[in-house]
Amino acid sequence: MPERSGGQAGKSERYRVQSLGRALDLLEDIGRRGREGARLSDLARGQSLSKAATYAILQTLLAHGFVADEGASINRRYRLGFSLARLGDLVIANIALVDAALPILRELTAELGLTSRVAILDDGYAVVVGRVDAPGAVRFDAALGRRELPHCSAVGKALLSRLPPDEARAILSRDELPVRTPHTNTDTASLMAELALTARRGYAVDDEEDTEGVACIGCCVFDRTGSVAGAISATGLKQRGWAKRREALARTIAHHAARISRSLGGSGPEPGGSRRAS
Amino acid sequence: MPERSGGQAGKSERYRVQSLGRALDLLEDIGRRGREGARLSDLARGQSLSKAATYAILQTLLAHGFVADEGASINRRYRLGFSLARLGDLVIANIALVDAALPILRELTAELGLTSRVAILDDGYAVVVGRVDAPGAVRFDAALGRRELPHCSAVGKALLSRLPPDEARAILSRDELPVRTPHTNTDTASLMAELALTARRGYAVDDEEDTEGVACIGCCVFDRTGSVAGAISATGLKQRGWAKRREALARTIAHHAARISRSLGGSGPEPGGSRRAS
DNA sequence: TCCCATGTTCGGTATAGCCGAACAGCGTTT
DNA sequence: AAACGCTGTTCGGCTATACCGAACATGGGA
Repeated sequence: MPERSGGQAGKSERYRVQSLGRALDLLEDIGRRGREGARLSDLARGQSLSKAATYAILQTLLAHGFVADEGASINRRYRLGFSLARLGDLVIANIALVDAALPILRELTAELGLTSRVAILDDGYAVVVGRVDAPGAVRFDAALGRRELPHCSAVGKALLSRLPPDEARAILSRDELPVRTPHTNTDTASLMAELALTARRGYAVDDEEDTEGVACIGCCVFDRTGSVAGAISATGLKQRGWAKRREALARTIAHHAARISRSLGGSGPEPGGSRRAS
Repeated sequence: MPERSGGQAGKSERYRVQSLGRALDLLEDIGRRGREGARLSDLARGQSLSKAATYAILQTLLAHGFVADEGASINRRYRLGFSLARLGDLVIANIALVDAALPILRELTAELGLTSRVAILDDGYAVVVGRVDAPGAVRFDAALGRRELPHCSAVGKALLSRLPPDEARAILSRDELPVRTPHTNTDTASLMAELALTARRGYAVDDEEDTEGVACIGCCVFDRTGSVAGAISATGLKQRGWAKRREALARTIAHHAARISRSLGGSGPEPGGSRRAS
C-alpha cells in the first residue's frame, strides 16, 4: 500500500495498529456526514476498503456504542454513537477552566449578543473547549474540540502572544500556514509583530482572517500562578461601525476574561510571559 | 459505571475486528482514570495485553488525537484526547431537542436550584444528551452520553411511560434489572403499574432508587407530531419536606417541559401513546 | 415484475498484530 | 553515589487474524 488517504505523517510509521487507524478514519468520515448518517458502501468506497472489512469495523464500533445504526437492514445508515459523547464529555469535564468560564461567557454573550468561546493551547493549536451560542444568530462553526488555526483566530493569537517569542515563532513556522481568506496573514515576521502588539494592548483581533465577513476579539485568561490558562473570544458578523466598536468590545471581553481569571484564583498575567506546563 | 469491562455479549462474535475492540476497551479504561491519566504499564495489565501491543495501540490513538500524552518519556501519562470531544460534540449537535431544551433547562435550574438534564430513549436506555449543573451544588453524575437505567431514573420512567405497554415490559424484562439502592424496584409488574400512574399524572419520580439520598422528577417532551422527543428531569438531595414539595416541583418541571415541547412545534402528547421512530 | 445496489456471509491467504525478550532512561532507595 | 526497580521503547518471529473476492440474500425503484 503506497499511500494512505487520511495519512497524517507521524514520526514512526511502525509501531502502529493499521486496522485501528482505519477505524478511526472511518469514525471521522461518519462524523463528516452529519445528521443523515453514512451507508456502508459509501464508507467502504471512501476508505478504499472492501465492504467486508468495513462491515467488520462497523460491527465492532456498533457493539461498543461508538456508532449507532438506523433504518432497516437494507439501506442502513450509520451515525456517531453516544459512547463518543460520553467520552468526549469526560475530556471537557477534566478541564477546570471550562467550569469557571461558561457562566461568565453566558453573561458575555447575553451582554453583547455575540457567540463566545473558550480555548486552550494544545500542541500549538487553539482547541475550543467551551462555547455559548448567541441566540438566534448565525451558527458559527465553533464545535468543541475543534482546532483553531493559531495564526488566524483571535483565541489562537491571544494564546500565542503570551508564549516566549521563540516558541511562538516555532509554531508559526512549523507547517505551511493555510490561507483561509484574502485577509489571512501568513507572513511570520508580520505575525510576530502583531503578537507583540496583542500582548501590549491585552487583546487579539481576527478581522475576517479565518472566515469572510466574520470578526473576532480574544483575551487571555490567567490562573493563580499567572500562567496562561486559556483564552476567550467573542465572534460576530463584521458590520459597519466595527472599527468604532472594536475598542469598546475589547474592553468588555477583557473585563470578563479578568473575572474568569479571578474565579480561577488568579489576578493577571505574570510579566515574564510564562506559560502552562504542556 | 456498574459493570462491563471486557466483552459485552453481542450477537455474532465473528465479523468483528479484535484489535479494534481492544483499543476501544482501552479508551474506556483511560476515561475511567480521569484527570490523572493512565500509564502504559497499568493499561497493559488492566487489559491483559503485552506492553508492546498496548504501546502500538496508544501510538495510533495518539496520532489521531483520541488520546493525549503528558509528561516526559519515562512516566508518561495518557488521557483522553480532544478528537473525542470534537466527535462527541457532533453527536449532541445533531439532536434538535438539545438546542430547544438547554435554554429552558437553564431557567429551570436557576428557578429551583436543582441540576437538570434532558435525555432521549435509545435502545431501551435513557441517554443523557444535555445537562445544566446547579451552581455550587453537589456534582451529580450526569455526564453526557451516560445511559441511565430505565427502571430507576426519572427520565427513564418518564420515557417508558409513553411507550406501548408491551414494549415497556420487554425493556424492563430484557436483562437483570440492577439493584442500586434498597429503594430500587425491580419487580416488573409493580414497575408497569407505576408507569401507568406516571403517564396519568404526567410526571415520573425517582425516590432514592438510583442513588441514596438523591431524588428526581422527570417529564416527557413532545414534538410536533405528538411523539415523545425526550424527557427532562430535575435532581436534588432528598431533604425533609420533600413529600410536601413534590407536587409543586412536578408542576414546575411539567410547565417547563411543555415550553420545550412548544419550542419544538408541539403542544402535548398524542393520546395514543405513540413514540419516536427508532 | 425485473433489475440494480445494498447489506451479509463465507473460505483462503498473505499480512500484520501480538508476544517475549532485550534495551534504555529516569526516580528511588539503601 | 551506585545499584536497583520500574518505566517506556525497539526488535525478530510465529501464527492468529484482518482483509479480500466472490457468492448469497434482500429490499427499493422504475
